Amino acid sequence: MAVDLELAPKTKRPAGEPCCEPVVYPDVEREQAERMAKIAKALGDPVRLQLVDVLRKHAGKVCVCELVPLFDLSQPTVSHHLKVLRAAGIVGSERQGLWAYYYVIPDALEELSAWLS
Amino acid sequence: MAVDLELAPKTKRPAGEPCCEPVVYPDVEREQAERMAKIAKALGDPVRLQLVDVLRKHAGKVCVCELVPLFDLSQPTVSHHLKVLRAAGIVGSERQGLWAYYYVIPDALEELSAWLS
DNA sequence: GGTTCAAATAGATGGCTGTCGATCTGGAAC
DNA sequence: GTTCCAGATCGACAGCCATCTATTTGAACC
Repeated sequence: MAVDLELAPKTKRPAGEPCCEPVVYPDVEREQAERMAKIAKALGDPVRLQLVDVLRKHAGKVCVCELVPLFDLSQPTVSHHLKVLRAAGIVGSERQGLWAYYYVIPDALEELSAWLS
Repeated sequence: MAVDLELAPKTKRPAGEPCCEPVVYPDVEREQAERMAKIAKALGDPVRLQLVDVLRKHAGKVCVCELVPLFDLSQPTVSHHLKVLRAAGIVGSERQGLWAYYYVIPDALEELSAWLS
């Protein structure tokens, strides 16, 4: 977790050839790394990744009752995965009467996508 | 895990308006989702994400002894994270004498990157 | 051989995660 | 009000994960 970036401590290297003199720094700082890792972690499950895929393909909102039968999982488990995605800021939800609809939050994946490119 | 795609079971809907008649399918199939989720999961830790960032910026190989002091973590912990990245196929390693060098495997992130775009 | 050093592995531990069945919530319709 | 249904939440449990210290491996040098 803790990433200590202030001048990487010199590994004392008395004699012999140094293994690698120029110390290297991450261009991506701690906070950005934590933001992107949070997104990546939420996508790090095949079910959640497919959920996001479905929601992205259907630019509008998709009813939970449509999502559940796509997987060989119980309704509470799918609900749990949707909650994880919502906590990561990837999707949003909206109740309409008896049903709940989920949708992808635009730009939620943009930072990670840009870094990967 | 198991994603059952053969004709999503009709949720019986006797009377009243249907919540959502056209059932929706993921365009990303199970195997692709599992491949990409595996990559995303490996990137789902800030330390690993920064490690990949450093390795990507330095197109050549980077010595482990340079990576360890970048983080406020023990050497075995950094070694563990590198092992996770290697198991995911994101990085490769190479020993040279006393030291070990890591490098990013080209195209390892490409599928996920393409899907995110 | 013996010493030294870089890196990997082993083992332990506390915390998180994916899954389930059971229950709760709250809107719709009667 | 009562009933019914969609969805969320709860509680439990097994498995995984990030981290540490201690140890092992293996290459280099004396």
